[in-house]
Amino acid sequence: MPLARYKNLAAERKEAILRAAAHEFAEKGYERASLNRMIKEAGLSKGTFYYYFEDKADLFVTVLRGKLPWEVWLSESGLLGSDDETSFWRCLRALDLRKYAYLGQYSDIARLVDTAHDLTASHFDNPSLADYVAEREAETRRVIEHGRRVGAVRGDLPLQLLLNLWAGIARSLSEWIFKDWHVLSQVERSQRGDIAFETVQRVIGVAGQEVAA
Amino acid sequence: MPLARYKNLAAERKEAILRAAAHEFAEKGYERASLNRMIKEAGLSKGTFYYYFEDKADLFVTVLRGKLPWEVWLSESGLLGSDDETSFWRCLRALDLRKYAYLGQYSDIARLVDTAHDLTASHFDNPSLADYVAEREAETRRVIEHGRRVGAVRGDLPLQLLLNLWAGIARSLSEWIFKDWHVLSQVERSQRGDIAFETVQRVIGVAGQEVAA
DNA sequence: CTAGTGGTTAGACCAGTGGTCTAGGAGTGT
DNA sequence: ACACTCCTAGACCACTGGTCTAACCACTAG
Repeated sequence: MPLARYKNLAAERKEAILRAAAHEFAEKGYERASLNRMIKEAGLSKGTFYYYFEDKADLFVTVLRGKLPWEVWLSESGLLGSDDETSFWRCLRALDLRKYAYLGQYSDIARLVDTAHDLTASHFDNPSLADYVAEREAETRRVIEHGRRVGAVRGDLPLQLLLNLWAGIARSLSEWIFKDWHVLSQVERSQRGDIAFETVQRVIGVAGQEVAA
Repeated sequence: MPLARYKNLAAERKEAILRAAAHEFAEKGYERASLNRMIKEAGLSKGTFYYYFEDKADLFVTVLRGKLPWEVWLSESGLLGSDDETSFWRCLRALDLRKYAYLGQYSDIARLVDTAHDLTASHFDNPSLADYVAEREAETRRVIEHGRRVGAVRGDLPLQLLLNLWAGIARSLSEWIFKDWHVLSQVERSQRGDIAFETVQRVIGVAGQEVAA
């Protein structure tokens, strides 16, 4: 999180730096994004930037939290309140659809999702990044555990593996789905969404369990 | 590839730089690995390094090709010569086992696999990296196409998606498998291998196709 | 023996990186 | 007038990957 004073930063400057950062991070990925370019683009000086932000990573997660509000989407999907297999998958599907609708709307942000996914794998020591990754992982863990409780998610694989797998296929799927997204018809988009959802079900769901057994 | 003169570089210096690079890349990942540290560790000067290598990326792929000879493993597995579903999966399994045996032996290199996997996702403009990624992708594509020909790999999903998925789960699985690998018993290791293999089958194989339909 | 040649080496140097630090401006209270 | 706090700008730092030049070494030709 940014320093406490961040809330006092003039709204227009906030917007300027977040916009510049989102653009740069989406385009170049975390490592290759240049902080100097971002603050120059936003019209901030080094001193000003570091007066409000902890470091580059802090800016990054601030952008992610602002542009990709997973937590909100999850809680509003009702997924964790679902009480049987059918409603679990229905809520998960709704969550997916909302995500696609949002990212379709702000398609320049779609690449931010890939950039965010890259984090999981990297071996980072930065506290901001570590926190963010841990939060997302905890979120996914809650979903999986709930899915098991209602009998939707398979119980024969180690939790840690399911976590890795879900993260991995989510990443693969989002890379595939948003490829040339802006030139796709509405039908094509929803077809891709269907395929992605079925893939998740096949890997995570109890149906796969039965096949394997 | 390194410059042509690379073959003239004294064997001990070759070994020194490759060893240092493998270590650094495995530990820090591509971006955060320091070329300066590597050449210092290996006892080379800047000038000498750039006399033999194109750039940092060139060193990286040289290390990968040396330490992770996918191409050799693939060709020696007989996978592309298999002529029915059963033998396809048997060869693929053998390929997996060989990989685990190798990486179990040189466990310091196991993290190199993750580092290599990270490449696929990143948006790189470097020719060496682009070449390497393209080669690996072509390899996987050949495997998938052959798998379809012999009726092992599902035909209802776009090839590009299968490619992404395979890469994604391979990455997730290898992260999971090699976690604390060195303290695992032989039985645990082979159990993990079984699970990983079944997961690949479930996602890529025609069995999954039947379930989905 | 000298001069030149081509392969090789070391390291100064370059623009750029993320991050620190200090000097001072602007506003307010006393 | 002074001090105090909030804020800002940019010089500066150690480091990054990469370039370039001067010299060294073994060799051959004259």
